[in-house]
Amino acid sequence: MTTYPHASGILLALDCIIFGFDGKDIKLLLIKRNFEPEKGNWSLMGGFLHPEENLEDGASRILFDLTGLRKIYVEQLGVYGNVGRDPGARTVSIAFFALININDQDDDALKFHHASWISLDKRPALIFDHNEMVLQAIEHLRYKAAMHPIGFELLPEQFTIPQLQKLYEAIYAVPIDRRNFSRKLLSTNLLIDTGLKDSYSATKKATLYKLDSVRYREKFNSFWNFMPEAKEQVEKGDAKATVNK
Amino acid sequence: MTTYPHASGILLALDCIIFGFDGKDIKLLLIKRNFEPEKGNWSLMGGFLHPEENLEDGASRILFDLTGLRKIYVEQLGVYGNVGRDPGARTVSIAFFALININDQDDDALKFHHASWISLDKRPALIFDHNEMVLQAIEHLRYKAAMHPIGFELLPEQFTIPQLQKLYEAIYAVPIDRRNFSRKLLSTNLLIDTGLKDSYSATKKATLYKLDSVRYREKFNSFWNFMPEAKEQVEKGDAKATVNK
DNA sequence: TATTAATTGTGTCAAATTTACACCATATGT
DNA sequence: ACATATGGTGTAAATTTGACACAATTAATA
Repeated sequence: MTTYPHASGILLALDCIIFGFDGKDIKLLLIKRNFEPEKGNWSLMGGFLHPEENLEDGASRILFDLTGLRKIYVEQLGVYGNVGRDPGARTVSIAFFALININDQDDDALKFHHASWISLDKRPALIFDHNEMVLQAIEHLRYKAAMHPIGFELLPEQFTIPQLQKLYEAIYAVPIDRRNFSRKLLSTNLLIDTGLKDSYSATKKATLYKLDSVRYREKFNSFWNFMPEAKEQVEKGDAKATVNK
Repeated sequence: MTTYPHASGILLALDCIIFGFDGKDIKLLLIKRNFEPEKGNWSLMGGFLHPEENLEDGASRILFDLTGLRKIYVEQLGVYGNVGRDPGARTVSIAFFALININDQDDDALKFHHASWISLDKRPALIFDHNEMVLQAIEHLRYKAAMHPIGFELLPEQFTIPQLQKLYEAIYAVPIDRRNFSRKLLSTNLLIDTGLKDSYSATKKATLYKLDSVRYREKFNSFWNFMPEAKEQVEKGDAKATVNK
C-alpha cells in the first residue's frame, strides 16, 4: 500500500447465485447464514476474497466448498458496492452467476452449510442486497437464453430435446411449440445424436443428444433470437384431434 | 473490520473505457499516466474508490474529473482482479463502460489530464490489463449493438439515420445497406421525427430524429437481431446506374 | 439558370425464415 | 390388441430479410 498512500483497503466479498434445474423448475441454491450479522437468515453462498487469490478462483473455491464440485460454470454478474449494503463493514461484493447440474452436487456438503435448493418462485427474502443480485441473475439467464442455446450446464451431459424445451419453458414461464423448438435447435447442428434413447421416459423414448462443444464455442456469437414471441400459444387440434381414428 | 476479523482489505480501483464517435471512427479516450508505477505510459482513466462512495458515483466522479460532464452513460463491464495485475499493490479494478458524445466534453479538462481521443485501430498499448479491458469493452459494444439499437449516447440528441448507420458501420467495420437499415430502424417506432433537417450535410438534408426514450426503455428487451450477416456487400448499380439519364 | 454530383427517402420482388398447425411412430399398461 | 401418452417429421401461409431501382433534394458550377 505504500505505492498508493491515499487509497484505503476495502473488504471484497464474492457471492454466488447458483441455478439448478430439476426437470420441472428452476431452483436456487441458498444457505442459512451461520454467523453474524443476519445469522440464521437466508443468503447466497459467499465468502471473502483471499489476498493471494484470483477472482474466479475465489468463486470456484466457494462453490467447491458448498457443492463438492470442481469445474462449475461461473461467470461474473456484477459488483454490488453501495455504502451500507452490509451493516457489518464497508464491503463490496462481486456477484457470480453459476449453473450446475442439480444431480451432481454433494448432499453432505449441502447439509453441512444448511443449504437447500429452492424454487425461484418460492424463494425467501434474502439478506443485504442478495435479492437484487438474484433478480439480476434471473434477468441475465433470460437474456442469454433468448439468443443463445444455453442451459446445457443445467442438464446432464446427455439430454433430450424435450428436456431442453422444458428448461426453456421454465426460464421464461411460457409454453413453446414442440416442433418449432426442435427444428430450430436441430438446425443449429449443435447437437450430436448419441444413438441412445432416454431410459426414464414413460412412453416413447426420446433421443439422447450431447453438445458439440467445439461448434458451440465457434458459433456462440452468431446469435439467433431464441425465444418465440411471448404470446399465449396453446396446442390446439393436433394431439386432441388424433383421438379416435 | 471487527465484524469480519479474518478478512483483509484490498484496494479497489475504478477504470473507465470511454467511447466516442466523431462521425467516422469510434474513438477511445486515453490518458498519459502521470504517477508511478508506469508513469508516462498510456492508460485508461481511473482512480480509487472512496470509502464513503457508491461504485457508480465513483465512476461518475472520475468521468466528471476527466471530461467536465455529468450524466454520462455508464455501466459496469467487469472486474479485473488477477494477483499481480498491478505491480504496485494488490488492487482489484472494476471496469466501467462509458459512452459520450465526443463534442460535448471539456477540452481544458482533457488537456489537464493529458488525455486524447484515439481511434480504436490506432490505440497504443496500455498499462496493466487495460488492453484486455478495452477488448472486452469493444466486444460488449458489438454484442449490444447487434441486438439493440444502442449508440444514441454517442450521437447528439438529434441525429439522422445516415449518422446512426455510419456509427453501426464503424462498430462492425462492415458496410450496411442503407435502405434495409432505414426500414428496420423505422419499423421499431423508436425514432421521433423532429420535423427538422440536418443543416450540416452538403447535399440533400437528412431528417433529424430524436429517440423515444419511454418506448426505448419499454422495448429494450424485445430484442431484434440488429446486425446484417457480416458478408461483403457493395452497393452496385443503384446510384452509379443513375448517372446520365 | 440549367446541369451535375452527392446524398437521402421510398418501393418492389424473390428468398429465407417463422408460425401454426397435422400426421405418424413408439412405448407402456390394461 | 388397443387406448394413452409422448416423441419425431412434414407442410403451407404469413412474415421478415436481402438485394436491388428509382425518384427527390441540395450545393456547387458551368
